[in-house]
Amino acid sequence: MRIGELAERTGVSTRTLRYYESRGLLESRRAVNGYRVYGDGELRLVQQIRALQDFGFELEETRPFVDCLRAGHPAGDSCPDSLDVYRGKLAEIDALMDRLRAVRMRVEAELVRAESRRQGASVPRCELEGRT
Amino acid sequence: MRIGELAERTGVSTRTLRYYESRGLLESRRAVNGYRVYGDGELRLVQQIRALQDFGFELEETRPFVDCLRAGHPAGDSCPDSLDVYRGKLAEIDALMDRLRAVRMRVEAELVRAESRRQGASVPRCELEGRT
DNA sequence: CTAGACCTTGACGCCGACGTCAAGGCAACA
DNA sequence: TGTTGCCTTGACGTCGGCGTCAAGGTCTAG
Repeated sequence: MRIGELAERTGVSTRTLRYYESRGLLESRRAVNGYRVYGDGELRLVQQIRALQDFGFELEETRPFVDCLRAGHPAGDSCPDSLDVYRGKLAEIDALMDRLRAVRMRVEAELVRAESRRQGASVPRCELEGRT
Repeated sequence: MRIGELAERTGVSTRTLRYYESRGLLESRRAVNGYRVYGDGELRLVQQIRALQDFGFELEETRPFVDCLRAGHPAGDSCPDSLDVYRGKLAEIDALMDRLRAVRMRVEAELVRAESRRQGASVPRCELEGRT
């Protein structure tokens, strides 16, 4: 199939596919006229990339999965490097959620404080130091 | 005080202060030689901006707080517009955390699945469809 | 008088993941 | 044969929040 069909079947733009190729994530054979030609392997490869991107993975983080698939493994996460990326992402998510929880608490405390100042008379003297 | 002192006292670069000014967040009087001159009002203003940025607010989101302070209110969050930004940020954080939780679960499920495939023999037939 | 520290504006660079446009080649159909 | 639709490469634009450099003006201490 050519680039237009691959784009349509994967839901990405042709520009995106060329971009993946420029990053070394996607390879293409060429027809005699210079057109890119793809097979089903590339289709699955792009689907793998998109699935990970939907999870918030950066393109570079999908590379081990891509390499794994291209090495002939049945799934992109059949290789140790891919699993390391999974683990790193879990740690990253945990750190981000911790930070978000902390920020959320402080913002909410500020909101409550400011609201009470507008309605009620004086600011309550108690400290709003909640712990998760 | 001049820009270098304000930068040092707020912990930001002079470039950053000039950038704030270009965005209309910061104003400056000028000395006869053209140098920017700031007072304590601007100091508090920059501190307000940085405090919000540390919470992950974009510069544009700090504008209501800045306007509020410049209007003479005692705090940046003494005005309704600022409280709206607080509320919007809380909603944004909640949505992001919901999304992160979902992604986290799916990534962890993939990890467990892939790990068990590598160690144990066959993939368990059960579906890992956890609900929050 | 000069070195050095401070200040000015202007402009380009960076990151990530592409969007969009330009200028042209190739293929198929009326 | 001409039009339409696909394809090619190349290059600039986008967004946010600045970093960094260039080329110059200003002020102060020695």
